[in-house]
Amino acid sequence: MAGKSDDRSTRTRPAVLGDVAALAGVSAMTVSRVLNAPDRVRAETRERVLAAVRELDYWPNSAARQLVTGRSGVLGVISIDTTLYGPASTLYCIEQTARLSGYSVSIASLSLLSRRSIEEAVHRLRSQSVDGVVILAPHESAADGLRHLPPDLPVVAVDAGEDIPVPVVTVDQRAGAEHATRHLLGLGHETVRHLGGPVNWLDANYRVDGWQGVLEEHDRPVHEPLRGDWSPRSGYELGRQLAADPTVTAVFVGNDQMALGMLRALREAGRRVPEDVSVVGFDDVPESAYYSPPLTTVRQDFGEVGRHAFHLLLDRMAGKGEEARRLVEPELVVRESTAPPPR
Amino acid sequence: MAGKSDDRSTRTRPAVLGDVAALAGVSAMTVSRVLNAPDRVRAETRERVLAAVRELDYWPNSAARQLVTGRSGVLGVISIDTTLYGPASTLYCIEQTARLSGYSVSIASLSLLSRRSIEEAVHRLRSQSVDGVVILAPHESAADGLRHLPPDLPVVAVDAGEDIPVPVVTVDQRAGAEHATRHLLGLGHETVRHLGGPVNWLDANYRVDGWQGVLEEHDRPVHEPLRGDWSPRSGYELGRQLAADPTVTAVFVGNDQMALGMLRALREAGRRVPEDVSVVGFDDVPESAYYSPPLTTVRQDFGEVGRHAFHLLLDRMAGKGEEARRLVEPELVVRESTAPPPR
DNA sequence: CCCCATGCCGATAACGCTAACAGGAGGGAA
DNA sequence: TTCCCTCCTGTTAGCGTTATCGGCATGGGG
Repeated sequence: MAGKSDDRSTRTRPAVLGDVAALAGVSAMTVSRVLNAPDRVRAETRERVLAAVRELDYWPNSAARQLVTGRSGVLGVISIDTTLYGPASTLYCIEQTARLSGYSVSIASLSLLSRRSIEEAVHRLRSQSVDGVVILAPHESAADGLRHLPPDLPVVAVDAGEDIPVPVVTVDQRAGAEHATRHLLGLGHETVRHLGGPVNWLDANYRVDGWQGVLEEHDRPVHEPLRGDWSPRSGYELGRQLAADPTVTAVFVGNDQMALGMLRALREAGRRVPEDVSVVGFDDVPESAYYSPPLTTVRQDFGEVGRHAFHLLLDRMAGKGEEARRLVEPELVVRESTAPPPR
Repeated sequence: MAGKSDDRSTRTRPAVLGDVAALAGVSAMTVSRVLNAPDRVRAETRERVLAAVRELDYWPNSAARQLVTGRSGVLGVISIDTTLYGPASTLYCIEQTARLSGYSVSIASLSLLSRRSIEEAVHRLRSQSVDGVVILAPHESAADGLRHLPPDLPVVAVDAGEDIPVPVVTVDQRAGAEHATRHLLGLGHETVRHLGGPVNWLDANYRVDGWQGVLEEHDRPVHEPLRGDWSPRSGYELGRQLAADPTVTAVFVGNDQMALGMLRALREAGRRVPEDVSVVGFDDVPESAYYSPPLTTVRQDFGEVGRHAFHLLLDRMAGKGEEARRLVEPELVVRESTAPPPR
């Protein structure tokens, strides 16, 4: 165990706390303090320890630390399909924010959100001793799972419904739909059609509510909304139905991808956008500014959602979180796919 | 510590191995064996233990297990910007595949790939005792980091360059570019222009090579490729340059998003696609079939890449991996954005 | 009858770290 | 001087699990 002959070039086993202590000529406890509460150690000693840490390329073993502290510094994120733009962006932001606060994140992607699948994912993460979990739960079907979580696990939900016993952060979908619908009515359209997302998605339903509410408030006819599956394909197929109806002059589409399909259906039917039909999307994906024409849409700030979720979780882990519902305001981005109706 | 009065409804502290042992009337070691090597325990005893496990809702503490075994059942994935379609899809597939084999995955998203940032991420993951790491390393600048990894950590790289001391799995970018270019030449175009990705992206450079190779092979003029940043915006801006040049009849674009911007630039310049100019993209994002017109593009099977990466890593962790370079074949998807040149 | 192999299980000692307390040195107030 | 308080560091005892070894049956062959 003597100094130079024992450094990282000759030793195969990674250095442990004791090695650092020996090299620095202090006790293990002092090394631990240097790492966890530096001010409680005299500056001179601290420097010596840090030098030894560098010399040996020492990295603390988190399993050991976790075993004794009960904390792991790992957060779990449960989500469906992180291939979609929204969840992917939220996840990305949670990870970035968490890292700045010293947390890592472990993911569990599900193919469906049911009580069973959520419980299973929670157990998987929990057996890794995560300190807390964010659940991206945009489906109706997640509610049941969210109501039966282990009571001692800090959890925050994103895009979940109401009457959930955990804090929720979500974009105000209803307000977004209202902005879109008001914008179209404000341009002079008699009424607005809606091509919504799947019925089991909460976001989709809130958007339907917002849209319908504005129409009723203005005494405009409310046509049964069409329901797609978020894919451009469904936007195209359902778009063909709307395109064939000459009374349609304005459509509010549940997301940008379906709006893309819709634009194509309208073009194929010989209806110009925005001269004949106005289209508004939702999300503001990076591509939407380059659709033909550039899409008027409702921007969701997923980054903000991720940051809020993380901070709520932090509060929750500190025990001081209330079961708030935090709404992030969406913003209407007006581009070239909307105009007054043809006369 | 007496049976029924100590079950999960009255106890707050989660059950540990010892609780299960006490309830089942066996030693801790026997419980451990039931969990890790069931055949080494008599069936009758095993059943009694399992009943106790269920009764107490016992979940093993992974930190303790990990501390003694040195294995964690967690894999790390290092990546830049998991918001992009490619990395997001690959990550998703790795996670799905890993889960089926009992592994969890922990992520580390970087904002740039440098030797320093990679080392830092590796250490972060490693201090969580991950059993292995997949690095999504599509940048030139990652090579330096990949050459200086800790020798005892199993690593597999995705989309990395050559001369890397770890196994690499990647789509054959060069072949993809060749398919695209040959397709355009085959339609009768005199030559093909290229709008590529950023110069520090390996994929982008391999695509340039493939494109250039085919042109040279056919003795066609090779114009200096333009370089965008993958965004629709850059596709649009550089597209305007190409659109203004009447000699341009065919363009191979480095990804679908830039191709989208390009399509818009061409439309604005009054050049029809595919009658006046043919465009081929790369990636086959779900939207590309609904662009105007639907985009001919090169499909990359990210799922396949993810699965291969995981299995190579598994081999690597078992110590039997060679430093292979595994190529996944891309596929040309012909849609409506390509046609013979105008006469 | 003994001997050894085999199957099953338990006792003990780690793994690497930190919580909790203990103790010595130094300084200021009584 | 004495006492106490503060600042710094060390000692001890775990955290919950598994590796390792050893022991007690049982059984079959010599």
